[in-house]
This record gives sequence, structure tokens and C-alpha cells, in this order.
Amino acid sequence: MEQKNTYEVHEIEKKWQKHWEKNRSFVAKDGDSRPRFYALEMFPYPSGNLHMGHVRNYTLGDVVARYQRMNGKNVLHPIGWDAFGLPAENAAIKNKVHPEKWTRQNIAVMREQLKALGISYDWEREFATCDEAYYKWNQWFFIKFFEKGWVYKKKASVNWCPSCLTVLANEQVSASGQCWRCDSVVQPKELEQWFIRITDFAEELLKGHELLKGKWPEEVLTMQQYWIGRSDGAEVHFSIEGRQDKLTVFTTRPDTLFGATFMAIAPEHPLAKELAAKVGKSAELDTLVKGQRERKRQRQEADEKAGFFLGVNAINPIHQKPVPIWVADYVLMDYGTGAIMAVPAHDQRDFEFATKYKIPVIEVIGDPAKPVAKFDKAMEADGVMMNSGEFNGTPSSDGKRKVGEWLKAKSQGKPTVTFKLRDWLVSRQRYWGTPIPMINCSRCGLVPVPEKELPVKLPTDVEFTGQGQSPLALSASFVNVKCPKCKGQAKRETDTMDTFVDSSWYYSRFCDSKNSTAPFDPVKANWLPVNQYIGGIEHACMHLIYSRFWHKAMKRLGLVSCDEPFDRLLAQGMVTLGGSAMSKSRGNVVDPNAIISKFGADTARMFILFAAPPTKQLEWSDAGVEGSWRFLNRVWRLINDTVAKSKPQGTLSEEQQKSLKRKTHWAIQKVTNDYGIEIQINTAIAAVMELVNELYLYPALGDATSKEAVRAVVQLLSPVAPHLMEDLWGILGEKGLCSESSWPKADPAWLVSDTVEIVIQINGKLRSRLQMAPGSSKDVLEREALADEKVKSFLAGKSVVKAIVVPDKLVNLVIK
RNA sequence: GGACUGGUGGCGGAAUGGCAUACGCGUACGGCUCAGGACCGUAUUCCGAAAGGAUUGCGGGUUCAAGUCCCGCCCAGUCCACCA
Repeated sequence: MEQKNTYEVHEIEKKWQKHWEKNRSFVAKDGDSRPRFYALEMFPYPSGNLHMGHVRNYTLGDVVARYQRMNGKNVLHPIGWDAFGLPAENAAIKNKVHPEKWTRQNIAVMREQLKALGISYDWEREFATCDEAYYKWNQWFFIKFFEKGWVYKKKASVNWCPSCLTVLANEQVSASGQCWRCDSVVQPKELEQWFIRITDFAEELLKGHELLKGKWPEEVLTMQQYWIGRSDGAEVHFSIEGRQDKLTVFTTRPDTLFGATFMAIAPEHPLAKELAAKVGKSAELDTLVKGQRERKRQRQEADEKAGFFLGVNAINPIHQKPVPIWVADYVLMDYGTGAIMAVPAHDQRDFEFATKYKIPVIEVIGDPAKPVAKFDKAMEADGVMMNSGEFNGTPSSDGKRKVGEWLKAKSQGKPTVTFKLRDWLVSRQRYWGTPIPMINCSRCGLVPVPEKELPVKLPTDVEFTGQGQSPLALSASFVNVKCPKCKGQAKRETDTMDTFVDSSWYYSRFCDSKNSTAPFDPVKANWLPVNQYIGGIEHACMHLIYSRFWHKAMKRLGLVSCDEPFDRLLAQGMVTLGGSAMSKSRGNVVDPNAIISKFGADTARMFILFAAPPTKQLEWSDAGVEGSWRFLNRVWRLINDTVAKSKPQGTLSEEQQKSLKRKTHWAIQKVTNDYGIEIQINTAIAAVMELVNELYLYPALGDATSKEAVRAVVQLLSPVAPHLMEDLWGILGEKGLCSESSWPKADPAWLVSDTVEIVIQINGKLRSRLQMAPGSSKDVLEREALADEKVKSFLAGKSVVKAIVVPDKLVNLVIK
């Protein structure tokens, strides 16, 4: 009979998956005395199928979870579904399937795929954000935020398709500004929208970075810092000739106030509209507004700046001289005050505008002894104030502060701080999301739905035509309600919430996912913060800022006690094929199912962990997958051979035993560090490979040293290839589950060796090596080095100028 | 235009300022085989017969010693993009 040389992968994987489930091996236990560990991966959008990016994400998280479990931690490793969103609604319009049906079907498929991968989830805590039991709490939070004044309503611009008569999400507008369905040119339209006052938390979000330094990738913190965009400067009030109101600007350079030669206001500024009408240039203004929006939407490179004089002067408070007010298309309405004082000498954008329209340039920062004759570009660096009256001679850095103080003293402005972060627009004119739990009453205004009436459920009598405003508005039974305050006829809010709301607090729901009286029990939330969070870098700004904000809001509400939701963050790299991200449109997708059915989950997991460091881009390679498959079989044969030779077949020499022992403990040490501290799974696997290679060198397996080594191999690989290792654990005759066994400990005695190799360098170049006892003194090392034959030959006719000796490492002889 | 990350053999990648190229893929050779694209082993950065020399995108610098630190440049990827 032919001996099999590959293992029965599918049989083994199924067997252990069933066993773990029956045994409830991965269920997190509340009220357990062991130290807690919360491992979390960003939950998936149920798009239909798992892709390789998911496999990488969830496998990485699983190694962390399984490793911590074997280290005696009570591990929470949950999974759920980020289930609301546009694709479900698009599918509904195209295929006449209800979004919920489409979503639930996808979840069912993907759940099975995750189970087939053997990810050690606590499935008992699973939920989808489209569950009424979950989105009820989105609504509850919304109302709490409303009561706190963190939620408000104001007009904002949306994408409007004039042919479909519907609001479009940004993703539904093509790069050239056309509707995804009818190709009509999309127009901006002003609608009442809901906002969350995240800007109130800007300072706190920035401050939180202190806690995250060293635990989050520097890259992500930098991106967030830029996104939040704190600028220190001053507000300056300019009076306007012939008017009572003032024009307030924000500047980071109050020290240049004397050099403001014109005011520039945003085309969308209310004053621009009024003044443009007076000078008969409303049409020109409209062109500026449209051009600006167009560029913003298409992320176009800024071309030549444009604008015009609005016919009125402002008065510079610092010297009372008139300054013309212009409208300019490079000024943004939604940053600062929507108006600037333009200082062409010291700001490049102002300079370009001034040059084009022949506006004077006055140098106010520089060297008074050597004034610039003619500017060919703005001088933006700091310097000394000049042409600035009483402030002449003041360095800019002091000037910024002093002018701010002067303005404050004269009530003409004050030092102030501005952020780039905007309030979060959370309303969507969509069906498949959480209904906003508010009621519009003509007498009482905006009234929250009473808590006992939550959740406001999504209506089911809605047709998905893709037309009209919000699909919810099509349900009469949904819209028409009684006002909770005055009991009069009122109308329900028909917008739904941005799906980023769902993902902003889901991690805390996992602490208590079945709670029906609160989003979660604050006591059970002692799992927080998430110890290790893992996900794609693409969420560096949006999701990771929103959830940090939400967490801080929950803290203010007394629901959580820690400051940050995620203690350590790992931003995993993309999975690519042919150098670019896998995508259907590129046709370079590798289906995880195909890999699993050919080689099994363990091979798929191992390859994806081994092929690249977790944070780097991973290039898919079929040959590499086979390499992982071969390695696992190599381990399988090794263990079977060891067991077959349960009676020692000869013995290892003392040297071999020592060497194997050292390799074993070195590998334990290396893997422990790589799983638990660095999360460098690729090098951990390489270390186990080295140990396996050494085991293959020795013919006589079955002795105690070999058994210890083999046992370590199985445990060290268990987080990576859990199914096979579980099976081999049994074959080794071990009791219980490998996934529940105690992580092996490296014995420090075996981490040092009898001799160390000392590298001998001459002028920094490697010339020889010595075997020495560890801890040999510098003198001994130097003497031995000089006595070395090879060294002598290099020394002939030269003299040693200097000798650098690094104990247990090297001797470097500098010769002349 | 700006910010960030990276650039190491034929390929994926290793390397607390101290032996560059661990581990894997591929390739070659040998063993085992009826056979093998299975398995076991050996070799494998480049030049050179060897001694030896060169080598971590390019150019400089610091250091006894640089892939690693500093300065300038080139290239690739990601994100942001008129933020006063």
C-alpha cells in the first residue's frame, strides 16, 4: 500500500472547527479572573465574498488572539457586520431585491467563509449594524448628543441629479461630475442637513495623540494631526465703509497686519452675494462659485486665481487706512471665517492675485535697511517687522503675539485657534441606514422621538426606484406621526445616518452585544480599550477619528472610563497581484475559496502571514502558497516520524542535543517576541522553519530533546495553522487542545551558548573569526585577535593604531 | 504642489550602528524512485581559476565601524490638496 505523504487537510480542518464550536473554545467569559485581552479587527462590509484583504486582516488578528489565549488571557475576539450602506441599496434598485435580503444573504456566505478559515471568534457576540437591536442605540446616542447640543441642523450643499431627482452620494458621482445612472451633470443643491459637532472635540482628539504615541503607527497619527489641522493665529475685525457690520478674518500671521493691501472673501460669503449684486456682477460671482465647487469636487489642481473688486473698502484697525474688499476664488467659505486679509508681500497666493490685478505689495517683514525693490514671489519666512508703526523691529514670532494682544486690548479682534476639521455631516438621503429619530413639528420645532418608542424602524413599504428625495419619504405611514410634545400632526425626519456612525462605537457593543436596555453595561465595558486593533490604513482618518470622537463623547456621557478606544493599532498593508490592489475591474482577483479548497485554510493563513511583514504590501504568489503547503506537510511528517519512533532510535550526540536545545529555546524566544510584542509574523514563521530544518538533520528522533523541540514546533505554529497543529498535538499524545495549552517558555539557560563567534575586522573589513568563551575580557579578545594567523598576514609591515573591542561580538583593528 | 512610507540577490523578504543577503520561492546538481512537477540532501549576491575584490536607488557627510544616523538628489506607492 502506498504511503501518503500529504495530510488529509479538509477532514482535519472540518473536524477541529466542529470541535472548537462544540467546546465553546473561543467564547469570552465575563467575570473571569484571568487578565483580559481584547483583540479586534475592523469588521467587514458584507459585500458578498471575502477577499484576500479580509483574509489577511482576520488571520493577523487571529494569531494575536490565539497567542494571547495560550498565554493565559481571557480573550475577547468578536466579529460582526458593518451592514448598512449604499451597495445594498444599489442592488435593490438594479435587481429588485430588498436591501435587507441582499445583506443577510451576503452575511450568511461570508460567515461560512470566516468559519472555514478557522478564525477563533466568539460567535455568540455576533451582530449586524442593520439589526434593530443595534441601530436602536445609534438613535439613542443621536438623541443624547442632541440633548447635549452636539447635534444640530443647518443648510449644506449636496449632489443633486436633476434627471433622477435624487441626492447622490459622492461615490455615485463620476470623476467628470456625472450621475452614475443617467450621466446627467450633477448639480449642487442646498438642503437642511444634520451635523455632529465633532469640532468641539478637536482639541481633545489632538491631545489624545500623546497617549497613542508609540502604540499607533506614526504615519496614522501624522495624518490625523494634519486632518484635524490646528492653526494658531488671530481674528481681526475690519469695519466696512458706510456699514454697521464688520468683516472678520482669521490669520496665522497677525504680524503682517500692516501689509494687508486688500481683503479677499469667499465667493460663497453672504457679503459677496450682496455686494456683487450692488455692482451688477452677480453673474460673474456665480461663475466663481461654480468654478470653485467644480475644482473641489474633481480635486483639480488650482489654476489661475480669479476675482473682482466689490466696490467697498474695509478699514484696517491697526492704522485706520482703507483696504479694498475683493471676492477671490481661492478663499474657502468653510475654513476660518470665509474671509482673509491679503498680504501679498508675505503670502504666495495673495501675491499671485495681487500681481494679476495690480494691487500694491507692501513689505512688512524683512530688513528695514535693505527693503526689497521688487518682489517676484512672496517672502513667507519669519523676520523682523517693518513699515509697522510702533511694532517696527519686533521679530515676527513676538509680533504674532503682540499684535494679537493689541487687537484684544482695542476690541478689534483676539488671538484665536482654528481647525481644518469640519463638523461631521451625518444625514444621508438614503434608505439603508439608521433612521434619524427626530420629528419636525410646526409648533414645537425639532422634537426627539421618546426613548421608549425606539427603535424607529425602517419602513418596509418602500419601493426602490432610485428617484425622489429620501426613499423613507415615500412611506406615508412612516412620515406622518403625532408630535410627542403637543400631540399635533407632525412629520418624521426621513434622512438616515451616515454608516460611519454604525462603525464608531461597535467595538464597545461587543462587550455586551445582547443588551436590550442600554447600548452596553458600563461595567461590562471594562474590556475596553481594545488592546489590539487591526485594519487597513485607508481608515486612518475617517473611521479612526470618528470612533475616537465617539469614545470621548461616550466618556462624557459616563459610559466608558478610558480616554481612547484602541490602545494599539496595526495598519495592515494591501494584498496585490501584479503590483496593484486586487479588484474586479482590473481582473486580478484571487479567490480565497479556491485557495482553501485546494490547500486548506492553514496553508492560506500561513502563506499570507509569511509572505510579507504585516504592515507592508503583500504581493500574491501561487508558488509561495505551495511553499507553505509543503512546509506544513513537512511538519506533519516530522511529527508522525517522531511518534513512530517513540522508542529512541540511537541517541543524539551531546553536541547535537545542545544545538537542538538552543535552537528550540531561541525559536520560542523569537516567536514569543514576534507574536506578542512586534507582530512580525513573517519572521516568527521563519524561526520555526529554522527549527524544523534542524530537526530534519538528525536521524534519531524520539529522545527527550527532540520531543521537546517537536512539541514547541506544534505550539509555536498553532496560532498560524491551528487545525493541523491541533491534530498533531493529539498525535503527540498531549492531553487537551493545543489551542488551550500553555505557551512554551524560553529557558534563559539555553539562550546563551558555550562559545561565541568573535568577528575580527581590520579597518572595518571582516578578516577572520574566533571561537571564544562568552564573557571573555577585552584584553583576551585583543590578544587572541592579534595572534590569529590570518590577522598576522594582514599586519605584516603595518602597525596597529587602535583596537576596538566589543565583548562577545567583535574586534576591529585599525592599522596603518 | 504638500505630507507620509518605502527602494537590499532572478523573486517575496531578513538584519538593537557591529558577520549584508536569515527564511521561503525559483534554479542547478545528487539521492530515492517504474516515474515524478512528491520526498531527502547539496549549492545558489556579483566578478574572479584562486588569492581577493565589489555590492543594500544616486551623490556627499558623521563614525574604529553605516542597509541602519545626518544633508542633497532620483524613483515608486499611499494620502491630502488654494486650510489664510
